[in-house]
Amino acid sequence: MTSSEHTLAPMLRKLGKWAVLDKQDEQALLALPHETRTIGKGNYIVRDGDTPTRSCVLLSGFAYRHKLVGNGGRQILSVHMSGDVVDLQNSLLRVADHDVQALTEAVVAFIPVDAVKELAFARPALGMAMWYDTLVDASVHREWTANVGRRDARTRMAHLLCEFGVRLHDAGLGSLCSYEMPMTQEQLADCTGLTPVHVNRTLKGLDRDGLTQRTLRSVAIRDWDSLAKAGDFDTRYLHLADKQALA
Amino acid sequence: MTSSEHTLAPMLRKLGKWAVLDKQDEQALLALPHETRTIGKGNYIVRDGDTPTRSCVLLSGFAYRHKLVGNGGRQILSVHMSGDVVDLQNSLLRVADHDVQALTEAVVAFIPVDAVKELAFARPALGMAMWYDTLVDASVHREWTANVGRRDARTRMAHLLCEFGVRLHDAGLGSLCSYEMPMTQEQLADCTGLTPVHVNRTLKGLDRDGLTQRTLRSVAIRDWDSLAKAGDFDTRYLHLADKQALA
DNA sequence: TCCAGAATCCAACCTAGGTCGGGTTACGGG
DNA sequence: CCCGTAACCCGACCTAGGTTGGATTCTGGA
Repeated sequence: MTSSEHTLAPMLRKLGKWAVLDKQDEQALLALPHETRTIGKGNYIVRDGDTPTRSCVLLSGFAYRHKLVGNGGRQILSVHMSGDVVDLQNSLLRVADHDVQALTEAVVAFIPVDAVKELAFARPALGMAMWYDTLVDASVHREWTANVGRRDARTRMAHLLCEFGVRLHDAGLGSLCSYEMPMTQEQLADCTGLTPVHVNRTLKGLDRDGLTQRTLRSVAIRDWDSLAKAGDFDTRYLHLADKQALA
Repeated sequence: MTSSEHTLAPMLRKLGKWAVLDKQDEQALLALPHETRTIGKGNYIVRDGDTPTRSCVLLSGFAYRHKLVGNGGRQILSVHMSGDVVDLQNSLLRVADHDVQALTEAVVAFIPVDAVKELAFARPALGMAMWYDTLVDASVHREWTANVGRRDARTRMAHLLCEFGVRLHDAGLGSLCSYEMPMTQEQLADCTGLTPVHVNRTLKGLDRDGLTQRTLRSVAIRDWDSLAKAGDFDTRYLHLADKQALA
């Protein structure tokens, strides 16, 4: 079995973006004990308050993380796609501080968290790549905080559409300016801190102004530069470029 | 020199919360090469876009991290106090994605990031503690995203006041219900995604209703339970309780 | 094929919080 | 001790986005 056919290949692909991995690193990663499972659309992978003993890698499909607040509102914190190590956060912190839910039907691999820790310190390049992965995740959280805290509705939506384009493209799941996005307007509202009806108004506005062209679940960005400008979007926070070797 | 008198003692205190450290871990941590500097109130420690080669530990005083958005707005992302490793994020990610600024005059220790990485993998308990520290940081980001995205002004402010109480108390810098907080209302506005005038209205409201009693820079919480309820506040996201040994 | 439920879309109206233009108080430096 | 600046505070008014109550279109089973 070559590495590209291996179950955990998407994880290797992802971590390989963050650090230079040698053959032994690759083999060690792919040799991690794991169990794959298919999670139905809308089902929970981790619940707030759980104490998961396994980390979870998304092999196909989409998932998202969210929090519920006291008044019944929900804030989506991030959206994940193939290769994302969706739950190093909750499993390493021991007690989950948010929910993780399948957005579409998804195939995930569960890896015992102890095996993950052991590997991280046995093979520093892999450990650094995993640490780095959680740091980038935090960087995205920061951008989202700024997005919901300090940008108006149109800017927020445009920003989100740009982020999806870049990340899907980077993960090899679509082109920058044309992709399938399996989210309802209600879910987009929970990403941006808006209401579903205002998301609708805002999306219509972007379409009307020729920045985007949506059909039901697909987005075509007609003018990337204008949309990026309207969304105050700069890819820097995704840290896509800066791979590093361990010192 | 005993460890409690050592320059880096606040960092040891903080990391010791996250993992069980033995004597050798402690000595190795305190032996990290570093240079201390005093940063004047309002001065920048790291700027968005920099490529810092040193990480930074806050030894005394306060600092905060923030992002500027296109329309001139500013979103404060977190507030830091003695012992906080303020900038593992930016230095490990190589190119900073946000600013770090001194809130008061502050004494910081700069540690070469290569030395930090080397130590993290040479001594797994310390490495895990540092990783954990960055994960808790991300958890706070998530809570703040939910705070600005899905809670109303009064709830946001109450939540923030509760967080400060708990964290200052935990850091040994004040009691849960009575502390000095060196932030202006403008800065509180940038934490909560509100305007300064609405922060003023909201704080007045909490005072009027007997939940808090403020003088200029000090906060007394008159009724913790009510304030925590009003702020939809649960300490869980701070992960204060769950120390762990490395497997 | 048809039907039920979910998602989208729409217009009229409302309100939390923003904006504007002040006045007042605290405080560090000379 | 005084003065200039920064922070706090206040009321009148405005608007981005929320709320309500629909009509319409998709979609996946039976």
